[in-house]
Amino acid sequence: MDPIRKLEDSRSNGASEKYLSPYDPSATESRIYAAWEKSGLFNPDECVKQGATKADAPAYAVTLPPPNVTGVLHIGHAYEDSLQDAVVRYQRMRGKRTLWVPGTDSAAIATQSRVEKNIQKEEGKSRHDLGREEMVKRVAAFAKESEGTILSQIRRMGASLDWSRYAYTLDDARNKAVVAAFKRMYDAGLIYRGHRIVNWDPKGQTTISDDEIVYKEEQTKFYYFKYGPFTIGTARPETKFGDKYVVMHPDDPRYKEWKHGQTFETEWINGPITATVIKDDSIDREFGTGVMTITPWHSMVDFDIAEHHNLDKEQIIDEYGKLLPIAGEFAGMKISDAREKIVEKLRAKGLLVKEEPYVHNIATAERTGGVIEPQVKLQWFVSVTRPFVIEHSEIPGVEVGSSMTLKSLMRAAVEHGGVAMPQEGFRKAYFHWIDNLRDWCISRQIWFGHRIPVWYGGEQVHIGDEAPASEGWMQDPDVLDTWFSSALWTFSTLGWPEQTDDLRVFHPTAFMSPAYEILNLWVSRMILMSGFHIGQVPFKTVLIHGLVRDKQGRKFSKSLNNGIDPLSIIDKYGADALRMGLLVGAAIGSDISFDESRVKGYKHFANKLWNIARFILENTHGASIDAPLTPGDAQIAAQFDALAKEVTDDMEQYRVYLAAEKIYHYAWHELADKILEESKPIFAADDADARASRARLLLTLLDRTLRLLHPFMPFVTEEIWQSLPQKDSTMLMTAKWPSDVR
RNA sequence: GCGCUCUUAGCUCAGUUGGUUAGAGCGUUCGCUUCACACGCGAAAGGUCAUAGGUUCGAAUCCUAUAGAGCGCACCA
Repeated sequence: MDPIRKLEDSRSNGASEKYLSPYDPSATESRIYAAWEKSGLFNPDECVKQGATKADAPAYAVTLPPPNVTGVLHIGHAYEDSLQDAVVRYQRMRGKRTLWVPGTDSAAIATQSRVEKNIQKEEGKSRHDLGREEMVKRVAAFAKESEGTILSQIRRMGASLDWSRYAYTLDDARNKAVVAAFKRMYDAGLIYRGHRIVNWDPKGQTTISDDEIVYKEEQTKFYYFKYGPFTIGTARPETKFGDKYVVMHPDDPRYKEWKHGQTFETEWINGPITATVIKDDSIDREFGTGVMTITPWHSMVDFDIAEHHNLDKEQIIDEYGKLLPIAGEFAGMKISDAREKIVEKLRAKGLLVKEEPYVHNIATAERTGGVIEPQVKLQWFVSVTRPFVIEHSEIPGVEVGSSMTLKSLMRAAVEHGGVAMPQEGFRKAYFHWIDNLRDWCISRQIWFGHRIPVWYGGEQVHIGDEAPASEGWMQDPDVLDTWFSSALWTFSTLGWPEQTDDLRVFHPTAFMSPAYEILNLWVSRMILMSGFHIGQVPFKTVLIHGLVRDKQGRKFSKSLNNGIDPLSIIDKYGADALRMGLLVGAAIGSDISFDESRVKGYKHFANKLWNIARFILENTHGASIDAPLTPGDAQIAAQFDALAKEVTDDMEQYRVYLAAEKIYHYAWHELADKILEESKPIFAADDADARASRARLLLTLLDRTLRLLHPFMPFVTEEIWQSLPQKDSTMLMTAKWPSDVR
């Protein structure tokens, strides 16, 4: 049979009619996504049931880094979704039992403070006016609404997530996991309650962890005061009321006549005091005068010195940043107002030696912007240095029955390759962070989040989500740091603490690709929790990606008003184009500059593909896919196979950006520019064998190209796939990867 | 202060274990209503790969130094 029919013939064919107008993503994408979702094939169990995947195929799992329910999807999410979906779709086509778990994060402090702000603005009420129960209800309602928006946005990106396994960090199943994790760690002595110095945010009225701090440069003054026979330097005179210890380095020759523990009388801010000399080698002799007084209640460093020498600690500043009665006439003043007045008083007393301009960094709370005031507080902590015996381990370098600390566990998991971190720079940053790690303060004085599962009954303590049967038990009022539940994410989403099939099959997950901002905050804590609770790493490979920036290389931010809504880009160019624009040429780990003109280019590419399909379908109508290939055509087919192999290698190595670029380049500049062009004279000529061969070649190349391109541009490839005269899978999504076809 | 990363065409970036003449997209210029596609086709201009040394038969790639940019950690009273 002659494979070539005239255009008029194919126009009578319904399948070809749609190719007569340019590709229209907006008309296509929602329909295709609905068809995928309806097929159930995002769910690996369903893939097995429908015969698309073998029941004993290897598993491949990824968990979506859960977006916060505080707002809307931004371009950074769009990038993460594109990257993961490309990998997941590739693995699914390779025949793995592929699971991508969706979810969202309650983001406790961020969400609560946002709702608080709204309520304050609209109703003039504080959370205390509403009360705990009402406030939590309001925050949850906001979260619910926001969740709906975010989930529909993720769908529009084409993300092939198994929605039947959707999880929320604050749902009941995750709460069970949190309580179980807390109890296990408490029983192992790794969670404890104690008076410790913490980062107190007076604005947010809560503690925060070291990792939630942002340092900001501040211009201020550095003062030198006479303190008995010494001159001390300070940038914070307002904390100095209670200072009765003067500290210097034991080897400092300038002060060698003074002995540790020696006392002297001196005039100070509010009258005479008795001061004690302390020698401590944490003092930097070069800084200031090499002598300082300490305020253990309000400084991390001072607290450590005081603990070391067993010194008294006294609170000077309250939780709202106001001076306490110890400040005498200054009591009740805000520290910012009091500073100058205190200096004035010391100057009047002749104790001010000199002052000089000074630039230093002050700690502020990432979420609220409040200036951190260290305070000593009774809080819950995860100890990273207490030894425990690990009962179960599949992690290389971690022996069952050996004694470890959480620190050593986190280090070993990466050091011995349990978690591959191929980016050397990030690996170093990870180790550096671990080496400087302090105990993790996990209690937060807010209301939205997992409540600390601890009950107090007089002297007794009970751990659980419900009170014991007897009377008089009170639950701890605080909630857990949001990262506590996030850290369980890879296995809490799979049903832990139950020993589920999902947990057995899909954990450890295959890879995780977070932004480098949360390497410490999240990645390391997942390694901690997963290692301790189930003796596994949370993921085998972690690839840190960069930030998406604007064309000028700036971060997207509200103040610059340079934010880009992924949905408006999708409306304009289609999700396929956005995905390609984000993926191609964006080496994983470096920052990505977002350029709309590039996305536009890939919209054109989608249309190009559309026309490639049109040309091939029109010119090969009725062609036999068994026709023998001429030697020339066989060579072209072999070239494709070589490309497919390269792309496959790239995908195995997570070089998604290269894979996408190569197949793009092939489709446009080989298939369309060369192969299609040289086909025209062949189809016009008289040689029936050559025409048959060429028709078969083109059909095959179209088929294979669609497969190869599908992970990156799922919508347009699926839409064209549906027009193929012969196909071995109803959905391209579950068709075989080219290197696995025959 | 300690550490990490980057510097390639006008712009944004690729360039995998060192190996032909360093690539892409966008932009620019010129020419094309060629019946798959103007969301297109054909062509062109444009680079001492930050700088200076070194290793090597061979360096954008490895090493050292310098300059610039960005980031992380520690923050010191």
